[in-house]
Amino acid sequence: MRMSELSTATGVAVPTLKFYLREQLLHAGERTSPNQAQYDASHVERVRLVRALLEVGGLSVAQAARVVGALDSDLPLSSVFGVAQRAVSIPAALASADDEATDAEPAPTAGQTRIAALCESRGWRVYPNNPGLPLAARVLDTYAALGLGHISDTVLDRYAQAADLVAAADLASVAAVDELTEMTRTVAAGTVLGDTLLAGLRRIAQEAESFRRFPLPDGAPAPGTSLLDEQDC
Amino acid sequence: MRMSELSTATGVAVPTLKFYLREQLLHAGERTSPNQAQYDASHVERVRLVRALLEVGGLSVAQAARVVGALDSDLPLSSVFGVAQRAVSIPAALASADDEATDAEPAPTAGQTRIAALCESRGWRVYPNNPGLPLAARVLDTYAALGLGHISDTVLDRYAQAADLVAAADLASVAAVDELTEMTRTVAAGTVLGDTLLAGLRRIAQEAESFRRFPLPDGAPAPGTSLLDEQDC
DNA sequence: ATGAGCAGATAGTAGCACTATCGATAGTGC
DNA sequence: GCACTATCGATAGTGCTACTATCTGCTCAT
Repeated sequence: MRMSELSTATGVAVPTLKFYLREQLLHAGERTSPNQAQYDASHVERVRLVRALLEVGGLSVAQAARVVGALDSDLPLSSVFGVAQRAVSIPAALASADDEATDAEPAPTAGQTRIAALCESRGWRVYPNNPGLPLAARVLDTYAALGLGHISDTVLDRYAQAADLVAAADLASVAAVDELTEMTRTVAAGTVLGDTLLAGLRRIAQEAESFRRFPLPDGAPAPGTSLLDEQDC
Repeated sequence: MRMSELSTATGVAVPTLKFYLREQLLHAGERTSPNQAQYDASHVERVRLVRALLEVGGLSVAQAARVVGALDSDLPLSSVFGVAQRAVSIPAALASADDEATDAEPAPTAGQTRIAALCESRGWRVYPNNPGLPLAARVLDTYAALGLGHISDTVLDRYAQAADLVAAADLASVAAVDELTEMTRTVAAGTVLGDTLLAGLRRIAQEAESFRRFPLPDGAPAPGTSLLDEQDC
């Protein structure tokens, strides 16, 4: 398979594929001569994975490169999990925004303290460099700084319960895979795409719950039950 | 309060504040003369909200502008919810990537069908333009296209259960607010920041669950229970 | 042997989130 | 009154990211 065929097979333009090769998103093809190379099914599935990470997962090219790099070097599964997690960190700005004072360990913020307590109460044992820790703590601190009432313990615990639920499902679905290389791909894709799936479902559940709690005042347009039995008017 | 004071109060540079004024992220101050204006506490809290949306929520300036625009026009609460939801759509690329064939209604994808069935089984009634619908459907379709086994019904249902849990918590915490304008701000902040919080907690829960399922082979570095009783080495 | 295709390199583009500067004014300390 | 700083609005520039275009040798099928 040559590059133009790889391009038509994946729907990605040839210059973009070259760009991906340069950026280490795509492993090089097998050289047949100094300026010819052969690509195969592994390249097709890699390109598809990369597009999924970029488009659906919202990762930057650099983040995606770290994820696929973890797949190529055959790390233990738990490491792939860690790398995938660390590569994502939803808002890219946060990935590096929390380490400003590296020398003097500052006092923990209120959010950090609460998250630590939450881990304690839930029995969550994790490495201190887990990217979720600053992420969650930052949200709590930000919320408090906004001057609206802070996130209550009961709400936070609901979120934690929900996180436990999906994490158990995530791990169960990984454990169901039998082949190792497919397992790592599942971990990478699942970690990244799971965030998006959960966010999407949350939108739906929010709106549904909103209608249950605050019924529409009058005979306003009632929502349908699905997206299929509708046509846009 | 003048612009430079607003700047020091919020930690945002003056040129950036001007930029926010131009981009409708910040409402204009009260004019005292053709080239003087007074700012007040509402501007401080607005800037803080905007920074939270941009930095923690990961929104683009245009998305944040839509959210704060919804706050300014005093829409009913349910509309604020909708606008905040529609402004986010985690990966910005997806917000407009799903409408390519506007004239001919295409056959629904497998993912759309599954999400519709999920809404049915959960009793979720939502508008067909809920942004979560294409988001979730797209994830399912993408996952299937990757060639790994698709997301099982039990996993999907776990995610839906988790979504229900946090949505109920979200609505409950909104209902607990008494003042209306604060309520809308709570909705906006909660919708956007909730995604990030949930993603962070998911990372933590995943790692904790991973250690439960796949204990470390040997006397490898055992994870601590929190981020507080640790120092980086 | 010739024209299309390829690899690698360099350079260019579009969009985004600011950031810098300018000219004309307005308020502040002395 | 007068220097001096600050402000407004406008325009233009910067740095980064994700591509995209072009050019130069090559190589392979016809």
